[in-house]
Amino acid sequence: MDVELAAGVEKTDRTEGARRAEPFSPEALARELNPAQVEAVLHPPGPLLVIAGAGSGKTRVITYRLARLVATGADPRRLLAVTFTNKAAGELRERVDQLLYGRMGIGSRGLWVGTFHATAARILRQWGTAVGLRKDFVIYDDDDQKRLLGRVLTDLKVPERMFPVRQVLSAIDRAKNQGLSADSFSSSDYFDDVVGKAYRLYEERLAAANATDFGGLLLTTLKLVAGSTPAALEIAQRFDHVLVDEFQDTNSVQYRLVRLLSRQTGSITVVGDEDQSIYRWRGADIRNILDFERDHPGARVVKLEQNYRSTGHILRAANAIIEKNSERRPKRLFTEAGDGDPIVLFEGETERDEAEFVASRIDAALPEGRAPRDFAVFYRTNAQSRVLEDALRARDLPYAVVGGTRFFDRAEIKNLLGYMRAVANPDDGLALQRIINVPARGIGSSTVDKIGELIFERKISAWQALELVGQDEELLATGPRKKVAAFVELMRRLRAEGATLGPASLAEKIFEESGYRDALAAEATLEAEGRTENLLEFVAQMREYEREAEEPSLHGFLERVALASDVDGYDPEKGAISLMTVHTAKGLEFPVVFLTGLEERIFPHARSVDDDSAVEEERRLCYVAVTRARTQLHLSRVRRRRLSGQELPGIPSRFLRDLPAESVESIVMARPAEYGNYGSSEGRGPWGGRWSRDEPQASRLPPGRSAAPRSTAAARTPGEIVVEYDAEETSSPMGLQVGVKLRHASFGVGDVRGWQGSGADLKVTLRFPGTGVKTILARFLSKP
DNA sequence: CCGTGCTAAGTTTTT
DNA sequence: CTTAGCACGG
Repeated sequence: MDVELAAGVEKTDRTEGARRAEPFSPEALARELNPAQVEAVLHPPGPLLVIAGAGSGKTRVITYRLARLVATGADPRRLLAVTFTNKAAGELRERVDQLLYGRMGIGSRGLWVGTFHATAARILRQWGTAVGLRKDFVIYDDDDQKRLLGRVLTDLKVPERMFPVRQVLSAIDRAKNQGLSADSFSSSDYFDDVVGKAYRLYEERLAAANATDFGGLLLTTLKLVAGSTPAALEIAQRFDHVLVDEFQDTNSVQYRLVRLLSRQTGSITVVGDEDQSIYRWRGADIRNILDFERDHPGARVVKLEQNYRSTGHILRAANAIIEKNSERRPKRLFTEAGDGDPIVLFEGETERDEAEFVASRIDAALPEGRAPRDFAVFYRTNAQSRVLEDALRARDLPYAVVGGTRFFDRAEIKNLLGYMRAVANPDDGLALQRIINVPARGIGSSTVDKIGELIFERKISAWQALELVGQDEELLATGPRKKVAAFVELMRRLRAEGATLGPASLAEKIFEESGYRDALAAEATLEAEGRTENLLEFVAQMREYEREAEEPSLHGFLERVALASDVDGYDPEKGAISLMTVHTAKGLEFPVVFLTGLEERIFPHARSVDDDSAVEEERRLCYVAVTRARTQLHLSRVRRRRLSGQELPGIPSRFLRDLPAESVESIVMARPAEYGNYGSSEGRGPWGGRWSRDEPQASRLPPGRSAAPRSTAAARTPGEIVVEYDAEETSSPMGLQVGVKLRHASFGVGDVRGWQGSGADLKVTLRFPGTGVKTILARFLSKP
């Protein structure tokens, strides 16, 4: 057997290679891996396709393969591994390191591990000048993209009605994912004609802003590597081995990129599972898997079909669901584990019941040795998380929503980031526009518009325009001109003083000198306090970054923020129940999983039900969700669901029909006897938990309060309380409807136990379900 | 120019 | 139901 030596021949001689590879010899590997896994690990450099079913030890194979390559002499700095998320990249790096240190006493320093986008960014920072990109370019996220394109469409005088930003942007993105640059974009109809024009101007503006977007990172890198510049040749020879995880979710540009990066040695390993392809809408192309075999004649294909994660019932359900797809090659996972617990299917009346079911189940399992981190609750769309949060919160169960509206998306964070971006890159027009009047400094929209026109007409950068306007007396009235000049001065000062500072210190300086801190302090509202807290938290994150990054820098931090994925925020150490969309759950596993909302038009989603191949993707999504569970899987559906205001009838999802009956145990909630009569209906559900529905009930006003018009302002900060008045009730001395809303929970009036104080501030005593009575400082957002 | 209040609009999944 | 965008009055 010479196979295990092959990887080492390049850098080491035979005996040296054999000695060092000892811990990774076929015999040693056979003790830890199954035969298919061993084959994948030992395959000599050269094209290798690993079809890895869910839970089949894929990560193990990748880790061992990388470690073994290094152990047999490969230079870790010449090894590239591409993962789907930053989190996966970090874990992979760590495991390879552990494996190597533990067995060989050597490390894997310099190993290139990252997402496609992070890898592309890294390549462009180093070699991007060859394609006209400056080293200090910034990355625009989708929000920036939208705003920039909106501006472009306005300048092109394109009617918004016929060409919504959203649609034009997705057309541009689609083109980019397929490798079409603005120049090569050809139009076949009127819509494409407009898209093409917009695309070109959009790219022009991006370049002027010294920025690129997600698709641009990949496309520009491809262009760079495919070229014949010295840089292109250098990069093409840069890596001896390339490995791609989640290959089924790569798009055309990504595939072409890895082909080019690996063409020198031909050592390319791709790992994927067509049944887990869930990003077709983002340009992913399952055909890449088929093309791989075509493009690499003689490629070895290894199938991993033994599942080590889930129990028999769960795996049978997963197989039953995925087998209905026609666009797939046959594959069947098996396990040697026992049947385990049957799958629990809950059928309830409303989404509240569903949430209550989830919460009560978890609550009941905790005393029996389960920790909160063992549980995950999945849903198809982010909007479904709210009720679930309410139910968990009501029971004081620790939970964390992974992804969704991100911390970085909050206005105050974006403002601070806007400053930092403008400091890092003076040409970032969007960033400048965002912060030019934050805090309010008297530069209104008309001034901003004038500057915008100037940029357009004279084809100058945003910063040049600002400088110009601040000096030239012709362009603006004295008042605004002085204000702009002061802003220009502020930015100059920040840039000069911030040049040597780390991100955290720079952020603090910005917070201070921009007047943002003072402005928030002056507001003196709970909301402003919350914003300040968020900003301080953000600065703390920067400090954390400075501690752990290899070479912390402002650009590095901004890049990390731009390329952060939703799941990167998942930290099992938090010890919380995890809530996330099914997409975010990909790649994770949990002992106990709840998959909610199994109704037609929810899962599968309404946007997919009319299209067979879209339904197949939903089915794969369902398969992904089900295969996340290790020992317990709960599925749930309800008979009516309120979604964005209106109530929809809940029809059982088609996926439920595919479940093997013998693996499922149903819990069906009886229809309440008094259908539609809420009020104080409270009782015991069939699963033993408490369930209740409370609609606001009539109650008396605190003494001394008079009637007021109805107000429904929403609370914006935790701890803030909104008290609602209902004008219709004012004539009745029996009282006003009073409901209390916290940020995440509503309280019926029955829960309001007392009041203290008068005026805008008062203390309200509330009964929290399950946790007793608490007194909270309340504030009327609208004046009584 | 700023803040408030209203209306209208949208609502899958995300690097 | 929520949010974003807009018109109006200060």
